[in-house]
Amino acid sequence: ISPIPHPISFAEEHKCLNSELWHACAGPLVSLPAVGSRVVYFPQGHSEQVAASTNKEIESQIPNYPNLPPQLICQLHNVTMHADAETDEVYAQMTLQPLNPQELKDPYLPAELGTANKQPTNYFCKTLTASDTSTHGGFSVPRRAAEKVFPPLDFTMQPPAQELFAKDLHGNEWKFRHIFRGQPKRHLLTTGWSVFVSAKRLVAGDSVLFIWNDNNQLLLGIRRATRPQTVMPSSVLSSDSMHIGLLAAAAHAASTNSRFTIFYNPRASPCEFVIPLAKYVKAVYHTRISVGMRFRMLFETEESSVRRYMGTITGISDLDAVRWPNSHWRSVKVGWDESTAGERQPRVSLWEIEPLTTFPMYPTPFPLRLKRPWPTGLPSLHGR
Amino acid sequence: ISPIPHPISFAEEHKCLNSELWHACAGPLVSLPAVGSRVVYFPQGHSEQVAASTNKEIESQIPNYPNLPPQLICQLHNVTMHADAETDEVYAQMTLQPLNPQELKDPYLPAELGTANKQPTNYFCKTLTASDTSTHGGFSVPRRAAEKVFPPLDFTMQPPAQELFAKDLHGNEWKFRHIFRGQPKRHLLTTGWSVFVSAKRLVAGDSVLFIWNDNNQLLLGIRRATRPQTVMPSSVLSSDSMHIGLLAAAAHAASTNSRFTIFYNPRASPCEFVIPLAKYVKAVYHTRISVGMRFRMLFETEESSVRRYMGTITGISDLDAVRWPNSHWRSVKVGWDESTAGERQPRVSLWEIEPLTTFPMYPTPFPLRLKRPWPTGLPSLHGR
DNA sequence: ATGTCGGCCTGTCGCCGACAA
DNA sequence: TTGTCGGCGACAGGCCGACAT
Repeated sequence: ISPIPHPISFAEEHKCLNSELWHACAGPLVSLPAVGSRVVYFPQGHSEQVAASTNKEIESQIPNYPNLPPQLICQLHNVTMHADAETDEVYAQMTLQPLNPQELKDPYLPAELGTANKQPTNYFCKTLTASDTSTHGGFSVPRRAAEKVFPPLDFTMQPPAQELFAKDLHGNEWKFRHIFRGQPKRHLLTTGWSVFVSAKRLVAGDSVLFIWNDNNQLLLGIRRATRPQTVMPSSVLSSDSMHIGLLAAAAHAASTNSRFTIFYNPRASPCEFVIPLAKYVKAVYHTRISVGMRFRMLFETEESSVRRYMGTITGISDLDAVRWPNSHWRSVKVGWDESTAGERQPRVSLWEIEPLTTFPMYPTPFPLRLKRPWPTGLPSLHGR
Repeated sequence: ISPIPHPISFAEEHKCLNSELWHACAGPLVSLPAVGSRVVYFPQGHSEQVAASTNKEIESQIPNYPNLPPQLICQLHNVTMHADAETDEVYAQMTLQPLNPQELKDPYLPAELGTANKQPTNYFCKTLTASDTSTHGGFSVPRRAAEKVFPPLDFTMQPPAQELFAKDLHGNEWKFRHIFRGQPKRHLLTTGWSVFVSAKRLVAGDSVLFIWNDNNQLLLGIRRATRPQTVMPSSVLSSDSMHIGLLAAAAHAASTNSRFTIFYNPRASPCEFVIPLAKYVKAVYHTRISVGMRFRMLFETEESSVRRYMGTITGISDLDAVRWPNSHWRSVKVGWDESTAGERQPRVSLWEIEPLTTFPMYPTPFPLRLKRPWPTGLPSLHGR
């Protein structure tokens, strides 16, 4: 009776999500630090995510937390991947524990640099057209994509066709009729497609992605187009209280060295605010930058791949000198080479960019292993 | 192309909701304190609402806020009524300002007792049947309801029919064909009804309510059945941080006597946690209760009206003696007369109940005006 | 008085190749 | 190679009174 049809099966609660699919939906630039490693947590960046999610600027009503430093070095105890039940939006839950001064002295392991997010190899991602989402027809599968990730059709049949079963992030299975027909011949998903489109409420501009994994399973994810004004205010807690909550939770955890929990929404947050400690140390203490220096930075393309944009450093200063002095968060002011630069942020963090030195870097066998632990005590900009 | 049809018109952002409709959707027992009046805010009750909304128990990880008393006497600066854009769930936003000791000495006005929530007179509320929500047909309008709240039909037509336009909480207008036909004759809503059902995602068990207001407008609201497990965890902020946020926001406001903002969800919260000061004072300081005493208490029926249930006081103690000592929040343990008592809470607050004295109360012209302001300083249970 | 059903009509869904970009 | 369209068949949506509760 419900207008939204039910998929074939339901995953049990708290089931671990498929990691490949989660990363594919999150995008090629998103990586999660390894469990057990040490990370740097930026309350300021977390605050930006909450502001983006609640669609509200940060008010000056927020009390100060003098004991909360702008960056908190933590042990990452737990990372779990999730997807919103309503929207399939991917997010991660992390349990962090601030380290005490004694623990800060421990040398860290090279593995803590974090493993790169390996995107699955056998997958494709297509942005839906008006025809794909209309009720008038099915889904047109790009030829190379179908040949690469779908099981081969039996071409002795006329027309060649098969049934595909694909699992989404929640473990629900969807059934599609895959047929190769038309003049000229093309791959199509027909029966079952419209049910999926209406259940997920997909519209033209959204993307779907199919993965053929090593277990010969077909996985199915969605990535919604970034629609303006898509977020709405929560009716649970005021955005002010949310801001206070994240700051107070971090401050309390920092003062007692106890664990706290945060959510990271890769596609809602402007930036990662939990980064591997080694990445931070390398960028802040082992990289020389100056105004006028050229750099490169990775961005995600519309087709879910990456490309580099180039720019010039135009300044180095605190983003919020009053509330977060000596933070390294987005401390680098930049200008972009291309005229479409309006969409790229004017401030970035050190660890996001790749400075171009006039002396070419020769690759070495162990380029990232540091000789000794970084200096104890809180890092500060004055150290440079 | 969207599976969800658009209603005829959209209300502009931030438009003031229709108060009658909001109260009708909220239910007969929900009343909002008057703007400008003084109220008592219970962080403990607010906490219960957040726990209910995030579907998570309160953890012991939450830090203590020693400067946050269990009840905060505040000036109510602003109240706005809202409805969730996705679910039409009604909620209210309140701006509160804790009063300083000087302000606490001011005598209060009798009007601060709060005005009773006057439910609209010309309205009806019907719980939807399987037939009402099925795609097979329309909506069967109870005869008395149609005759009372719908404009009269022209019975010279065969069959008598008209078009109805009704506005929902967001100001969107919905169009229905209202017809009187069948054997035996009955009132039906046909064309337009299924669009409404699917747009609002109504299922059997949910209720719709129609109001014919003084401006001869037809208003239309919904009240969803209380489905278990309907709330889902937010992916914005951890529930722990939300709890900390509400407490820290209240504590900060209390220490600086500054304004703060809260949301009250009448249908999600177990109980009102912002109540008129006069109501609180009357219940706590001018009502004698003891163990064994009989009392009555109002509850909402399934048909959106009220009835009284009776019970006996079985104990008086703090609900959480560690975290909230000397709070009056749900300090009364009760037993209910009827065997269906499993659905009614075993603890209530003083101001929710109506103790039955053996000496009948004679009504007086000014029964609620106090002779003098209540004692300064924080109230405590020891005063009784 | 009103919930559910069978009958029946009709509008939309959805599968097909044509055609063009 | 693939997005959109006209054609058209099938089926669910939806209006009707019958009938039972």
